[in-house]
Amino acid sequence: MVRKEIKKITEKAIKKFYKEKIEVKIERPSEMVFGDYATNVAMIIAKQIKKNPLEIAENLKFQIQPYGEFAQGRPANFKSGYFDKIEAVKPGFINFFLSKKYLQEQVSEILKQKEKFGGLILGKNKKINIEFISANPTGPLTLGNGRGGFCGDVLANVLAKAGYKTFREYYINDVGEQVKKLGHSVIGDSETIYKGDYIFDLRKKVKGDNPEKVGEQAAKIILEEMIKPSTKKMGIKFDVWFSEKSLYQKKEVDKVLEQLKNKNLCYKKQGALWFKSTNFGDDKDRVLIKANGEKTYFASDIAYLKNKISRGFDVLIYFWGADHYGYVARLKAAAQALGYKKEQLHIIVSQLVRLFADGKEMRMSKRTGNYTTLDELIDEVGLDIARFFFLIRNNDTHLNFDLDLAKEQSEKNPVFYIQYAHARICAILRKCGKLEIRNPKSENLKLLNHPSELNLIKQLIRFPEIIEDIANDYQVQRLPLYAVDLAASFHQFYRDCQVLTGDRPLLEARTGLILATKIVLKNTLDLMGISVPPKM
RNA sequence: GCCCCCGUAGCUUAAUGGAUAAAGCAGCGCUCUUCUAAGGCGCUGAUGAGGGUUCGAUUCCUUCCGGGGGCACCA
Repeated sequence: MVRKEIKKITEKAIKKFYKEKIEVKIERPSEMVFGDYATNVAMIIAKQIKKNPLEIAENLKFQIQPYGEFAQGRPANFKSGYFDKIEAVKPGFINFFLSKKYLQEQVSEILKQKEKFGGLILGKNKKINIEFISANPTGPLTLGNGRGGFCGDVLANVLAKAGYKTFREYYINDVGEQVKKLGHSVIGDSETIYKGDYIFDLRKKVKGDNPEKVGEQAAKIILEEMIKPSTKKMGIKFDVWFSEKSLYQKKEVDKVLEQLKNKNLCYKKQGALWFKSTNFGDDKDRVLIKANGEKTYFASDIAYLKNKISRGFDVLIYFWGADHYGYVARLKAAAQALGYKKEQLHIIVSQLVRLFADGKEMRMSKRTGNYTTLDELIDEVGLDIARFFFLIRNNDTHLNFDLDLAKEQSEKNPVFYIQYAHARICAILRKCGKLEIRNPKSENLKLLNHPSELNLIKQLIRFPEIIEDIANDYQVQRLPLYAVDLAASFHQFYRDCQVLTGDRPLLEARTGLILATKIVLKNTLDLMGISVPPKM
């Protein structure tokens, strides 16, 4: 990855010349005139070493320059000429311009790596547990579940691509208060809470008058007949369906409470057992065992946390909805109390999803039975579009899903735009199928000189960078945004450069380029779980 | 009252503290004797308000104004 190389050689130059250790950040400039990569590091160290930033940039440029194609005495470990030009400009940026030679070589590199292109060894096979959805088995999945569901699934894909061992896990709250309330609802007594149509169906299947038993049976049916099929429909395959009840059966809850007591982190107050979560930054202490003897969900959540770590996971990722925000501090507190490191626990809280239809917001609530389920949405707009719309929004922002727009736009929306690029490539390949070009000669790749060709290659080599960035900050929406950029670069290339020409070497080179583009488009869409049709 | 998220073009949103704030949709034009016009090109149009930090702020701090969520021996 050339970005990594630039970072490395710049850091080396700074260390050697200025004796400063600093992490250099390499960015892609907004304007083409500023090159393909740039760094502001000269301006940053200017303060520390009290020198003119532009002067520093000039100096660093001089240090880095031997890596350019034009250089004479190349260092021994030097692979190939990365740059045509490196420049230092006011107020102190260093801009890097990739060489054509380097770009052209990348095409054969991608063709060689195929679906492995973009794969990294960043994760070093560390085990990551990603828990998402984990909706209570008290009703069908909602749109909010879709957000965490798709993002969690795709993050798992990306982390796997980055070299982690990822496990998708669904935590089933199959015991406790919610299940009892479900039981009451199915029985239809005065404590009824859930009111959807599915409750009436359950009433036919589950008989009895003990709310707990009825609830447990109903929960089992909901899990098997509603939730599991929904996740299948979403294109998600969980590695583990983890039962909360099993934690009680194996006494893991009791054991972890003992552990906390032994650490002197619990106390009794008004008949309840409290955990001193304020010792670890929470704003109030939390109850583990209620005065009536029942254990809270928090208690089993701590046991579950410990269970995950004991299964050898280095990192735990949770996807929660904004309505669970209040829970973050206490779970982090529990993790610290058990002696785990802060970096091991990542809780991603996504803001709520709101659905608009006919210009009006549709309120979703399991309790009133008035909501659109995720299944309905997927039936309505299709899985590809549903996934894309949920993935493209940053988790921090509220997601407004306009049903009419998603349907109306189904002819003109970004998903089709991306898939269309792939379909166009396939169409060309069908026409030149007989030519059997799979590995163009590097001699011929040198013919890729058109700005649209070079620009397309520059997009292609962003792919591993996107994987690296997401693996570091979990911002999944980078992937769909990238897919749009990549498709746009292809469509521009398509306008400017005819692939099927009488010029055989050029034909070979351009076929290589579109084959590489096809690979990267497919890799990107595969990671998002969006289909890649060869024809549209 | 306290805590968190969000206020960017008519709408939905981009932009690891960087260079002329980027797209899509909607609107107005142009573009198929050429590999799929579900494409391409152009025009119109925006950082809620005020302070501060600095070479430089959509981004960080602060006050205010909007919108959403959370503050239980509920999940």
